Amino acid sequence: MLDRYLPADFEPQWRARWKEADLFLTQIEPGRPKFYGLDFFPYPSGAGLSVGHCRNYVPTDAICRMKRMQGFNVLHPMGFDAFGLPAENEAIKRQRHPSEMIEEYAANYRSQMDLIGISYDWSRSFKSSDPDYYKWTQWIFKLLYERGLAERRMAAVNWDPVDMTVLADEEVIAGRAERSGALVEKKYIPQWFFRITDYAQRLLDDLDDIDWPEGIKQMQRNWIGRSEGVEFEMEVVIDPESIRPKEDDGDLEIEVLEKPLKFRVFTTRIDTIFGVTFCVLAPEHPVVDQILKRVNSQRKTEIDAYRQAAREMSDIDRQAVGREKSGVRTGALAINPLTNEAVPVFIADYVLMGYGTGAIMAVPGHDDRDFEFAEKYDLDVRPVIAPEGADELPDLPFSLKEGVLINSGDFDGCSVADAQAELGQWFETNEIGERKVNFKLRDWLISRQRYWGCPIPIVYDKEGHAETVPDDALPVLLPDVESYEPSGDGTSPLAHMEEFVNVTTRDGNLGRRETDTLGGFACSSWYFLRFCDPFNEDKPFSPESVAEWMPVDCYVGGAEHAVMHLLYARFWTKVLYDAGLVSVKEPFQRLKNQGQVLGHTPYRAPREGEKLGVGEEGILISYQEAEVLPAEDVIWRWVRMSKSKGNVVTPNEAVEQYGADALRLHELFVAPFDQSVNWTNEGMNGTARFLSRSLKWVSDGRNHFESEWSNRIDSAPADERSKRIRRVTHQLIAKAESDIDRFSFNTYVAAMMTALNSYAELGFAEQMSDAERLAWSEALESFTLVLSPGAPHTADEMWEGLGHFGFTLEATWPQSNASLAADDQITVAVQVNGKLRDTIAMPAGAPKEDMEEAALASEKVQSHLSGVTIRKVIVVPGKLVNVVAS
RNA sequence: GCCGGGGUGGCGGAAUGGUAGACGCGGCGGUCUCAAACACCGUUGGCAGCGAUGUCGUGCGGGUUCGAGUCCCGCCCCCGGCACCA
Repeated sequence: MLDRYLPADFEPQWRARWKEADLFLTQIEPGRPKFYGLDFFPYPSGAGLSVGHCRNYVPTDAICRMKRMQGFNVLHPMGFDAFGLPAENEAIKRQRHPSEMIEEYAANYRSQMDLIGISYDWSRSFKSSDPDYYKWTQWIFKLLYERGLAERRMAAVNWDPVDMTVLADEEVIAGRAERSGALVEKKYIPQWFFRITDYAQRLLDDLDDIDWPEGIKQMQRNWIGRSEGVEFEMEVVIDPESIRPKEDDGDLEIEVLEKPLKFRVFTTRIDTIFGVTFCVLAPEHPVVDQILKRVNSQRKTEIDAYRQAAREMSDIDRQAVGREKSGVRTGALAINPLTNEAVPVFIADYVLMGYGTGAIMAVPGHDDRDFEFAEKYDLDVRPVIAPEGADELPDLPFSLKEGVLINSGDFDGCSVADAQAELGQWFETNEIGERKVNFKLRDWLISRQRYWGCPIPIVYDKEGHAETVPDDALPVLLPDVESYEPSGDGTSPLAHMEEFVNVTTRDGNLGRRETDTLGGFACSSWYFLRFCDPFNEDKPFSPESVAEWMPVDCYVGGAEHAVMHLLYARFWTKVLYDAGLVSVKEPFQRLKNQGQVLGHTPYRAPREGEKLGVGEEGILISYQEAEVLPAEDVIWRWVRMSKSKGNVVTPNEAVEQYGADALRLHELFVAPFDQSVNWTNEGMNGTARFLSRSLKWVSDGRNHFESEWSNRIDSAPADERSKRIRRVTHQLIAKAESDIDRFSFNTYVAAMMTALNSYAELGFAEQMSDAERLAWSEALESFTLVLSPGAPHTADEMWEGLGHFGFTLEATWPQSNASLAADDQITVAVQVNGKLRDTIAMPAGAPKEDMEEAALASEKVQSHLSGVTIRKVIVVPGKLVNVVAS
């Protein structure tokens, strides 16, 4: 065996042998516990993997490898999220067909993953663009449709003018398309939606039962945005000053004018209803159309102008931070149902049509936005809540969730909580309104006007009625065409392909296919289920296979999918659960987000005439340029690795220069798993050195190795050295096991380094007792096995060096024994008044009295006790003695 | 503004309320070498001291405790997310 870490000399051979042996095939043995370890479904980009991507693949691999050695049935699959915009855009850019391009990129990803020894079962792999897979995506679409959860309807949707398709709300960040960065436009076109809002409450509640990072859960809670309140009706009258003169009535029918006008408002603060001094409608609110008919021409002109301006404004302008409030008086008055007070009704764009009822009761005394508006239009501000027991009110506006009501008639002195309960009841009793829960979550817009996606299995008859494609006609194949660029007219390129569009309906008449495709997030919402049963030709998956593997025990990926993929996948799982197809309510029991890997990236200050883009802090330059420029002109920053930034380190380079195991261990060791990393290649020196020392140690020790050690070790009389060796070994096993389980991979690697240092310090004795030889045998074998999840190539090299056949992955994880791991000597810290003054070695388990006696006997302690009186002595068994004196 | 996560040596970081800085990188000194690289050995928080040792030290200010990086209160700063959601 090698006695130095020369990766090129042995790592490729081990990878070949693993492949030869089909080592990573999923094995199911009855009676064993299962472990499903999964990485996020990657889109295989043409740039290939960077060492940044390896930062989730390596830890997942390590934990899966350990679980397999511990006797679990392990499912550790990988596939590719091939459908969707990124793939299609890249294909257009390179003037290629997405299908063959993706094939090539996926193969490259796979070769890179293999290069660093990730133990994926590739036999189960698929791409979301494989007809065998998307057949079942369509099948699940139909299931949603049949359950009333997929529907096509007219809506104001987000149109991305660059990618020429609509986008889901989740894909729009602050008015811009998340991917293209374009300002989204509003379009009123019919689109397919999944009714995820039907599941809002369950998606919220079940977050409590899963082990996810608190931040991600919180983001989902915010996105779902539940709020409790009261929705009630307000009647509208027209202010006499603004009323439309009788003589103008002309063609208007009397009944129309006599029909009572009203609108509904939603509030979470019904307790502040006595503080309502005006109401605000969203400009798009339908009741405004009715008001328009009844007000005079001056009002009408103002309202029309404001509505027009609001319609033309983009979302990003309308929602710009710090924008001044604006609105116009409608001339209508709304009647406060509790006080019968008439307050003016405005339209203003700070009220959104899409949330609640699109109308609010404004309480400027206790709401910042309403206050700002009231200031501008000189409206009354009325405090109705006071802090309990305070003499003076804080400056208005203030928002208090605790306090008592004032200026509120019969409710004066009532607490906020009581008032909310009583008023909610009052509205319900009087049938003016009811308590209601509102969600910010909107339905999931899933149709896309693009070619490279899963076709929607729907056909329209000549009246335009939708029907699903029969199961035996699935999949609806995506036609293979030369030209697939987006049309840009709001239809998919498929709409222009007659042979695709023209079909017959179920009753044999002429029909028309749906030509939009499903957004990529639909395809990735169930792939983890297909991995359980990837070869099934009759079903998306069998209930038994899903019951065997689900839920995913450990799901690893970046935090950027916090509310998209992770919310959609939870939704689909719940629908499939309701349909009785899946045994779990939540797909991902434990979620972990890896930290980002940042590359050292050179920038320079902009020169005269150069402008920085939004959010840019300098002009990106190449490494070559950075070397030429004077050092003071170059600004180095740590920036997420990406091809466009030119700061990528590939695993291929790292393996070439340092070795696959050195890379793997460095990925684990460099920082806590969830923290971002400033990447430097030099860091791999440390892990490569450690691997060299490990190989050297095993190579030296194998002469003493006795393969039958485990049969004899407990009967051989232990001596001092054998006990010390075994203590190191058993402490290592326990530490490694718990560290890997709790995703503390950096301390797992550190523990192996510490153990190796201890072994090296002990050294192999020239004259070795039987007990020592057996202890070393245990140490050599256990160390090798513990190393295996992190550095499998090296571990297998050592394993063979020790005379074993086969692979460490197939060996049994060593069992740690707590009594062998326990120290027999302890170091007692001795403090005087909390300050460390001495340390004393004592036998483990020494009684408190002995510890106190030894502590007080210490010269160093005595020197700090002269002239003072001992007040108290605190003894922590096995740890410390603190002498309190004054 | 709101929500979440963080601030520990030159750097990455470790530490169930109990010896702060494990482990590694880098630095320094040495061995090997004609020399260098590699490797190996030693050393490495600041200040004072030849030294034993003393003293300061986990973002800042308070508090609880025999004892606080860790718990509580009030701030400051950094990162991520949301942002007129009534």
